[in-house]
Amino acid sequence: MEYDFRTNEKKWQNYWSTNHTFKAVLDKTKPKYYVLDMFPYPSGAGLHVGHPLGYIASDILSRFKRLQGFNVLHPMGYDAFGLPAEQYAIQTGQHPAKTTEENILMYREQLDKIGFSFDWKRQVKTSEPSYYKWTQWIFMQLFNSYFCNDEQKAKPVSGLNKVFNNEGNSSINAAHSCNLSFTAEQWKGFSHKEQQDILLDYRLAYLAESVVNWCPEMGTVLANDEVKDGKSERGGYEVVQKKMKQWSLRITAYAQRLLDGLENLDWSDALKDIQSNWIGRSEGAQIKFDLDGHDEVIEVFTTRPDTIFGVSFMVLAPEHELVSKITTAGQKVEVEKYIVVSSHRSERERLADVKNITGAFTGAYVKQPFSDEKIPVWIGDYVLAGYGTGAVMAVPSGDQRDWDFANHFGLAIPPIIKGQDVSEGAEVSKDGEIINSDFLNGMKVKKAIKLILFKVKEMGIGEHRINYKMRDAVFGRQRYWGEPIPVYYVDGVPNLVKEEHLPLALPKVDKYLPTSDGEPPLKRSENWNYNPEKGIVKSGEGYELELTTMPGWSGSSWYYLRYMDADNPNEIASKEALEYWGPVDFYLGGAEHATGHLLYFRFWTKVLHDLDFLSFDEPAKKLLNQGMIQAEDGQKMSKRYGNVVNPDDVIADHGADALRLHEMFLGPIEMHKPWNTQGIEGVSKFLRKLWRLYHDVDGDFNISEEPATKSELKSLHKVIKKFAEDTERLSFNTSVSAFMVAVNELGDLKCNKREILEPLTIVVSCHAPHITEELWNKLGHSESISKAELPIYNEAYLKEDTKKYPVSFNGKMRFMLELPMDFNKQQIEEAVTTNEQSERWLEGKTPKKIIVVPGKIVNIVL
RNA sequence: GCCCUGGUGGUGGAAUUGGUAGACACGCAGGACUUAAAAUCCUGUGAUCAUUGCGGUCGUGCGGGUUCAAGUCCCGCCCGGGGUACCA
Repeated sequence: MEYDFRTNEKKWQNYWSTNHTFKAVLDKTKPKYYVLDMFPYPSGAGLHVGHPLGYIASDILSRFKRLQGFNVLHPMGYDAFGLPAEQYAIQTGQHPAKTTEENILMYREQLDKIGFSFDWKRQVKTSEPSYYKWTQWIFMQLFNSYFCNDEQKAKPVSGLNKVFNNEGNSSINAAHSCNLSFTAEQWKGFSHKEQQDILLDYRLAYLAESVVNWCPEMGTVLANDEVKDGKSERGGYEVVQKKMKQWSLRITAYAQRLLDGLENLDWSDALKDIQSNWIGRSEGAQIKFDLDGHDEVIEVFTTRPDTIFGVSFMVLAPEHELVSKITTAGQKVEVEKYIVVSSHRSERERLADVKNITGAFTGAYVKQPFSDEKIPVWIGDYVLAGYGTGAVMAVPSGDQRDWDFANHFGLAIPPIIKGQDVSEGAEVSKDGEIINSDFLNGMKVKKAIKLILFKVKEMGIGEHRINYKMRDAVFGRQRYWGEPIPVYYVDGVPNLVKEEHLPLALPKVDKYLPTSDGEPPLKRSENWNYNPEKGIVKSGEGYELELTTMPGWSGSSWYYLRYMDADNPNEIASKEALEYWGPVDFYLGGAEHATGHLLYFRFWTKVLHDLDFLSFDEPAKKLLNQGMIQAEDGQKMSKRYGNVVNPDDVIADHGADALRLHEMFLGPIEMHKPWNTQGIEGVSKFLRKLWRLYHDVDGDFNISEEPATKSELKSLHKVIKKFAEDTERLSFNTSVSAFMVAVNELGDLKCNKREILEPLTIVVSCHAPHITEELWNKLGHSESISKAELPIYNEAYLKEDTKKYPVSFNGKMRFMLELPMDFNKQQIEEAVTTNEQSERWLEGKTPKKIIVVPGKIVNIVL
């Protein structure tokens, strides 16, 4: 009987499911291992062969860890809130929950066919009220916390209130967006609303007027990571800058910790680089320049304070608050005209138009603090209002953008680096020697920066400063299909909904569109007011509830915690479960989430850690990015190009084990690689050959109890060793060739011995679980092969008595010579030089040198 | 521009620490079995020169270098993929 994958795979999938074979149970006597996949958004298109690639790899690792005796947590769920379901709802009027549920069922069916060892009892769906209750609860923790810069951690806002009462806000060093400073007396004098507005500016979840990415097509705001090249990442719609009052999360407070934390993570350098570039730390100085004829000062941020003697003008962002104040009457028309023009340029135009240098002179001057020289103040949109102080000290000889600006407007370019040619461009390297700079003359950059920092501090005009490119994350979406934000308003002051009223469930609406006056869809609900005693009440009968919903990345920022204790009605997960299972030992998913999900995921973990809910402060110790599978034509696999390969079809033709093996065999997991339809024949053939080892020519199961020979044991232990090593270093493709080599060798040896085949079955079972369950069962085992123990390789079986040495002359391999393994250098050298094959290559010469690496090579230098 | 990645036969890839480049597959060619096909098995398969056989030369994107020895290390380029971009 040939191997019949169709009935066999179904048989074992049913067995696993009815016996709950992969159910994970908290068991403190066993070491745990948590393998997590990035959960999918269940789209209507279903899975193509690219999607399971990562799931197969993580499944192999999970099974491997089980065989090693770990208690493995390997869950799966759905990132179920999202825009496509909502767009579909707008078009068809169907509730997004309905289409989402349909898609989930389709996904589940596809996933089940591949033979994954998920513990489905722990499944989460982010759009379920029982799940998003806790997403809302985490939002409340964020709302109730502020970030203390001194301790570098989140703390309860209630503590802030006390400090304000006692000493105002001057002594507190916290992350905030409050531009007031006040004394205790003033604080006590503020109204309730004023106090609440100030506290809001300190909260980690805060409401603030800010410039946001507004997408008119989608009718919602987007976070920075959701915008690519001035267009929305999803849909590619135009995005414009707009000032709006929005919920935001103060992730910037965690910038330094998010950066520092990378160091101890076993993530790829590529990914860590993407995150650290996105965080964008830069170290420098903030320096004040006195304005000529005004009380105000212009503050600039610079990473090169040592170039301060090269400053020949200042540039403010057009939106800078001092612009209107300092512009002289004579320049007023020009400046105002420029501001209007630049404000009408969209982000996109600005990006596309980098070469075009624009700006205007304000007519004002500042004083260079050391030379008292008068320096003209310009405005220009190459200076961004949102970064640093929104103003720069322009050093055209040291910064190319400043140089371009100076060159364009005919401003002075004083040289400050020895030997530089200012007519050519700026000298940006940090190697030069400083000139024309008073007390800094003759110094190198590093030393000069130290000295100038000391000087400006001494003079009270500047200080050391660190800036980050990363911005706070806009958290509200003018959309329906997301978690409601658990906030209601009393006289414009946001209040948290009572915890007992969670989950704050999405209300019914008649349409999923904004209202006619542009309010979000939740405004349409007839039941969207709040009464602190009763909970949700009819619209018009209570306080206004928040109308925006949370962004798509909310549910995914903490889902890994819920898997640890998925049904807990009282907590996000029990302390015990969090303590035992956390953090994730191995996380697998696409690199496209580097600046979105993976940052928020780390951020929420750190907050929950600070608030003592978690003992760890990084969610995933080790992370692997799987590559993309391209279509056979090298393009992206997409419905649009009609080149999608559906795993269901592959499984119908070749079986799930073949699919799994083939996807791994395509190449290293982290690489992009094209799908290859023909190649699957190779792994199918392998599975048939494997089957045949256990069966005689008539197809009857036939196993010998005879002891194994040396060469059989060698084949077996080679593959045991290779599989374990390969899997530890996540090289899933090379294991497959090792399996093939073993099966080919054992086939040649006509080996059907239990002593060999039993361990071999276990070794292959992680990659090909169905066929091996069947063989395992035929070998007489009543338990699943996943409960077996990983065979340990024995060095003794791999030891050779002889070694075939490659013998090289001048580095070129000329012939092989078999010598006893225990020959020492001397003996090897003698054997090689006296060997008759050497004569031809020696040509009578005496070797200059003979290199012998025992067990490896011989090289003779002539 | 800057920061990451990658570049090896016709194809996917292997070579883990500098030590026989091309494992394992696909494809292709030839053969066995068969009335035929499928399945299975065997042989060959980097290029090139030579050929009766032995064999020689070249070869890991390009150009240099280090080394007894380089796909692997160093320097300078080219090309593909990703990230980021007036971030001071």
